[in-house]
Amino acid sequence: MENLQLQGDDHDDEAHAATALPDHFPYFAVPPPPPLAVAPAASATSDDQQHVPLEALEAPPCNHRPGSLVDGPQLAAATTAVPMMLPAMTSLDWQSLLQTCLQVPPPVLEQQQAAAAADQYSGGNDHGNMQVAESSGDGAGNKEKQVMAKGGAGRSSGTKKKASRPRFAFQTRSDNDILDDGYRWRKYGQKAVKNSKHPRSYYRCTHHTCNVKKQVQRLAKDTSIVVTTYEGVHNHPCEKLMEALTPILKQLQFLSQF
DNA sequence: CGGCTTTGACCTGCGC
DNA sequence: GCGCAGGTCAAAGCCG
Repeated sequence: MENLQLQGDDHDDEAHAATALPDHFPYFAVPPPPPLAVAPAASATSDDQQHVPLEALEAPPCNHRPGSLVDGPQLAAATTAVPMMLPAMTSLDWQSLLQTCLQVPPPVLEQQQAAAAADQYSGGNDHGNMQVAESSGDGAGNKEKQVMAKGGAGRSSGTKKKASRPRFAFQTRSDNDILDDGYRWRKYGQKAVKNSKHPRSYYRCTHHTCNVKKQVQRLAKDTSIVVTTYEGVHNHPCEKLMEALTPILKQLQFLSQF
């Protein structure tokens, strides 16, 4: 995986926050304040996820120390998409990582956390090879629909607007459409996108209590770039990461006895 | 057989 | 009101 980015926009479809991240995942670096490298969404159409100019993708890697972890609101956001790459780290880093992985944010706090994250880090920078931003809409074409319980008619036909949820978009330069973020996803739809040869795929987290969704689409302008948009926050730990951490956790527990 | 993908149909919101 | 585009559903099929 290379040139990974996170992006998004806020309720007004305005580029709101961008956070450069280091090469090392799952580290989420606290960004310096340089200007946001997210393009205005004025031209948002069906291709509504192309908010980040391609120049940003070519930006040099950020030079933050890998240990500077995001905490608080961004931590919850970060847990929605942590690729399974475990760099070498100190014991202090382990504590932070465990905190990140084990955190299960209360659903009622999701929006506040995301909003706080967007506020705190609005501005972002273009020095990283990855960007992050919070979003609750994906442009003019976005409709936040409430998923209604199916009645006798069978098909959902809710008319209320679904409560907006935090959205985070990754841009990944990769041949592979699906980036392994450690969670299990079930595809539930695919749509052809206007002005794009590549369809948009819709996925839901397979965890029974989790309502997180993600969309995967290739950029029309640069088909080597995959845009993955996450909607919502996982309410369960990352399975793969927990799997990898379990033996280490046991070891830490054992050592802590002394 | 269970879980997942595919795919056409359906529904909603928005712009004209 | 109509057409378009995006998002979701659910039946059918595939696969391990």
